[in-house]
Amino acid sequence: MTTTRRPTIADVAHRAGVSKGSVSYALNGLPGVSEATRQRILSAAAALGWQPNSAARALSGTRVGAVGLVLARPARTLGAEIFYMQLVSGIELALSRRSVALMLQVVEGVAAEVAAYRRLAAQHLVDGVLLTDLRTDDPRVAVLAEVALPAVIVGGRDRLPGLPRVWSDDAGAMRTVVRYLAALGHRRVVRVAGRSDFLHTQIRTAAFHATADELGLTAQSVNTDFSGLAATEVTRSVLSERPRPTALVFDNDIMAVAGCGVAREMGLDVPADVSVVAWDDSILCELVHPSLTAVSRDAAAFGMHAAEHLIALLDGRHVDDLQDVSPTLVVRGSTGRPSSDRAV
Amino acid sequence: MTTTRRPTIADVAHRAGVSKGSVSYALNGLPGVSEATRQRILSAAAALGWQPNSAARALSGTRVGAVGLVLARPARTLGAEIFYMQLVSGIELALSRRSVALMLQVVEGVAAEVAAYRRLAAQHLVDGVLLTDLRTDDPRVAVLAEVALPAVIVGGRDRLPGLPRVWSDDAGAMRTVVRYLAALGHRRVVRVAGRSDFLHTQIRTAAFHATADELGLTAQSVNTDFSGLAATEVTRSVLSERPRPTALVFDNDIMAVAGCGVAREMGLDVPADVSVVAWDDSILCELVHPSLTAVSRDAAAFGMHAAEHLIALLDGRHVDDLQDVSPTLVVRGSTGRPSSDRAV
DNA sequence: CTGAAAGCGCTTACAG
DNA sequence: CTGAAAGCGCTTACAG
Repeated sequence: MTTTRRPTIADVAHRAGVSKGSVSYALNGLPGVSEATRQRILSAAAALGWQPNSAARALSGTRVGAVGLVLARPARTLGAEIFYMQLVSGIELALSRRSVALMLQVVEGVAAEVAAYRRLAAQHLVDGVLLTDLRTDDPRVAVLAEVALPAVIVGGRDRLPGLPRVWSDDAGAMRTVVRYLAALGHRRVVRVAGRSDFLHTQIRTAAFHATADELGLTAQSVNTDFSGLAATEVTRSVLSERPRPTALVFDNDIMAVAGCGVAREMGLDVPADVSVVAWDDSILCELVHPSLTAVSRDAAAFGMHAAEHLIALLDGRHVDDLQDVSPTLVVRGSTGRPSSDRAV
Repeated sequence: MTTTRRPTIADVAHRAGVSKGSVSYALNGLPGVSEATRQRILSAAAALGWQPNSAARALSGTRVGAVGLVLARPARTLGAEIFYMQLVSGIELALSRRSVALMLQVVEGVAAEVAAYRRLAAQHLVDGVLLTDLRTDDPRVAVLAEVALPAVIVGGRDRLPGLPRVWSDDAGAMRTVVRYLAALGHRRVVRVAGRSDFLHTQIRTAAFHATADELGLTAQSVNTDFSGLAATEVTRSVLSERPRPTALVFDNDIMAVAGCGVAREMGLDVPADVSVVAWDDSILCELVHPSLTAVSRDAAAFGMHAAEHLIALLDGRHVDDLQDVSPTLVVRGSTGRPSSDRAV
């Protein structure tokens, strides 16, 4: 265990025959040093294997070189876990290219979430943060403003002053889904939605009803906690109504699978008797029988873009809201013409 | 945006009427300050809302207050993503109780993985790290020793000097699985394993064959990349052999589901013609039809224990290898007596 | 274009 | 038990 002392800028300065100040300028690409000197310093740093000490940098008032992500503990729903993991993957990819580290915190409950952001700011652990799953009257927005922590919203709904966001067009995707179902001949559609306080739930629900109204469909939506259990209950109740809806749109993959199970239990065929659409495509949707028609988006790319946006913000560049690639509808085996329609 | 200056120990010292040094001693629970003074300092700190500046602490040579976790980018296998997310959840829970932050890096490829650990050490970004998915001749082990970064292994196989590990008894779980299948009357069993360079794959494969030999079963195992596609091919080939194996043990949930699909495709019933066992239980195993018999472990608890172990190590406490709660076999609908046996 | 110096907020021997 | 001071490795005005 040779604990060789890590080289500092003093070592680099000595080797290059300049002062510490010059080294700092050269290494940070700042003016104030001739090109020849810069090259000499750079090769000295490389030769010594110098790496910046992030603590020293942070203490000198500049960048910490890390950004934070606080996740509410995934509610054991398959979909959420996969989505988060891919989102984090994408975020990391973008950050590591810029040598920025990711400080991850997984917490339970809103209070812990707010406390986490406060701590990240108070201890100067990060330069900025990413915000996901925005809610109605989200307390985090005020806290971030209070502690002056730069942030980028992933998803969200509204244009917030000082809080740029990277979003994808959930409303448009929902319009596509409803139009697709209407084109197949469905007249009674139900949306099994997630938590009503999540803005993305609200966006989808609003688009669902607006499009259904526009097309003259009878639409209904029910909120759940995103769990398979809740979906089971809701589906059972909804499919017992008369006239029975012929298409169900679920807010995640696991609820869709649970819903299919209930339909089968009730002696209904998917898609002959009931069509099923899942939101957030995953391998699960491809694996089950019938495979599930789903709304698909690239979570990793979404995360990458959000991270790049945050870096731009931290660099002092002007950043505006950014619309990411829109989710697409992937048609598989769980949707088709309603049987009543066929009978005609 | 009131950017009030964050209180420092100088402010606390001033308010409590003592020197900065005393504040440091009091706040860190060190001797060298009377109990009365300590209390005065503590309440002054609380009144000012003081929080330690981690950069300053790190620069003074003590703890950074963060540990690192580098994950090889999950190979888009459902099981891995869920397992990692739950592992991270558990790690975080343990760390946050001790106000230690988690530095997460998601990388692709072995080279990037090694580079990530080097960087974490060189920039003094973390006090220690957690190591998962240990492989044969894992290059990370040497690197960690070289950069003198304290680490705890999650899983693993061997007792490594200076690298304590938290592990669960995969071999024992595999023995249980094989004995269970033998008790049902199976005589020809196949293991569809993951990557052969992963130690946990090797452990399970070894236990699989040892137990099968012991019980006089005919056993075979095939390595894959953990993907559903690979499982499809392997299962198709294996189920075409004569005599046909009557039980398959898959190394993750997604491969098990893919395998069931192949069996159905070939006109075989699960479990009447082929029994299927999955490793790493997940909601997926409960959702499919038939539901999957699976080996289940608490990834979150596993992560918690590993994090606690690392903290103990960093505290300078003596830590030994720790055996976590053993995985359990959850019997569901995908396993039963082989039909040939029934016919007897 | 370059050098010397102060300062970031803490910790830690070292004197009293 | 307490105080004054040096030092961690950087950045950044400030002089030359």
